[in-house]
Amino acid sequence: MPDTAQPLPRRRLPLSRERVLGCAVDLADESGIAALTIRSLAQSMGTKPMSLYYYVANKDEILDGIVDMVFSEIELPSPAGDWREEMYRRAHGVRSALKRHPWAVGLLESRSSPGEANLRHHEATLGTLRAAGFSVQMTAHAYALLDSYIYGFALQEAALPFDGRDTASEITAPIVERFSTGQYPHMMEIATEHVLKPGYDFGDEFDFGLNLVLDGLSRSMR
Amino acid sequence: MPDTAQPLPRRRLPLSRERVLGCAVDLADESGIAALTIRSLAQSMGTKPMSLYYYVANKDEILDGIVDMVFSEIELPSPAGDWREEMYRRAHGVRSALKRHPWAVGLLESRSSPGEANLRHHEATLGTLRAAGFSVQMTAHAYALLDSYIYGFALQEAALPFDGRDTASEITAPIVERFSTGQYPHMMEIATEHVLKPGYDFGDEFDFGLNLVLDGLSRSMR
DNA sequence: ATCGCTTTTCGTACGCTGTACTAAAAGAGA
DNA sequence: TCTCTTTTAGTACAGCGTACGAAAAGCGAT
Repeated sequence: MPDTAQPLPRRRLPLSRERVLGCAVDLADESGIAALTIRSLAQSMGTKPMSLYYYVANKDEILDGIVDMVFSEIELPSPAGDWREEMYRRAHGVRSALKRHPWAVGLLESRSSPGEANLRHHEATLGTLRAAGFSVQMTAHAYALLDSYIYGFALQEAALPFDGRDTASEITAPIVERFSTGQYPHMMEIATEHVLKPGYDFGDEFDFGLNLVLDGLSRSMR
Repeated sequence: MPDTAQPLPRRRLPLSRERVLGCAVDLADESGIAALTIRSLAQSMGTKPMSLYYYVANKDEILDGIVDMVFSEIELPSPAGDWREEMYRRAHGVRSALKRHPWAVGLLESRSSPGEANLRHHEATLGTLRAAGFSVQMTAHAYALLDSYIYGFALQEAALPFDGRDTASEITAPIVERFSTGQYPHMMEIATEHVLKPGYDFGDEFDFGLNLVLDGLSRSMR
């Protein structure tokens, strides 16, 4: 063993702001946002901590940057298409992006200044609503409503102890046991008669609310 | 000046888990969640850092604890009342609690195991919906929808750079200037024709979405 | 090649964090 | 006053973000 093993990188690509942010996203995905430290990020890129500071001013800029990278993954809605369909697709786009990167939801609260991709996303969404004939005020209402629902759903999804598709029952069983005192009969009921049924996926709840919201919006336009 | 000034406490009340969590909430409210450190918390209570560990196992337990304290401030809905009114009041109760303690929203994503107050709140809400005649499945739908909307709204509210009532224009003016390139015409439109109008308060948007959601739910019950 | 200048990388060090371990102090009952 | 339990602290350590300055690498002109 003549050499200590290089951490990951094949041949040490040249650094760049984009590569730093990209690796930061990967690291956060793999190990959680808490494990994303300047030191761990540098190591995953085969560099030293202080080298990163040539491309980013500080860690906050990294956090702002990776949130914006998540937004950049989302396909923009088109003002040319049917607004309802576009809003449906956008909602699913945002949700799936936030599901791929669950740490992003928690970051939204603390990051105040939006990045370019975020702004583009906002702009395209507002444009689609306005093009559909919503008034300025109604567009503001609709936008606040849709984003609240999407972000809130993603927030709940991120807080779930289990990971969607694979057995909710395995994880929730011990939690449910905590309810067996009878203190929480309705939670028990929901758990046993709904959540613990085979094939249950919390993500499936998304469409119910989304359609209800879109129905309401189309009604309030007419 | 014979004595160094005691930080805050009038006469150093006896410590207790409740007092630790209460002071933690106060400190987070005043200085932000980032400023809530074991050391700063101990100092604000007139104690030394390690003394706190007699009442809490670690900092995570403090974070879990203060989230649950926020829930404990929220009045529970009653299964005896009109479900729509109860859900309306609950929604506003949750939102105002999360507005008083904006840091709580960001914490929700990372804390997985809910506390007692949280569970009681869930239970009462589910009970109210079931009592109103919603099926088990419909109750799950309604609950996911309502909570998503409420949490998402609170999340957006917490991320706002300005603080509700007082002038949105002062803060947003420089941001709007960033749009004056014409890249974001619809955001400009919303800003100038809606957000920057005197008396605008993002919080007022809450009722629009909430009523739309409640309308949709009552429709889907019938 | 060699110089000089810009761009990029990194070593060291500082103050902050959570907390493990241990000891001291305070309180309570005999 | 002695003893035992409960409560409070001191010290120390590893890990964090990052300020500062030096080293290295790249590169056009001589």
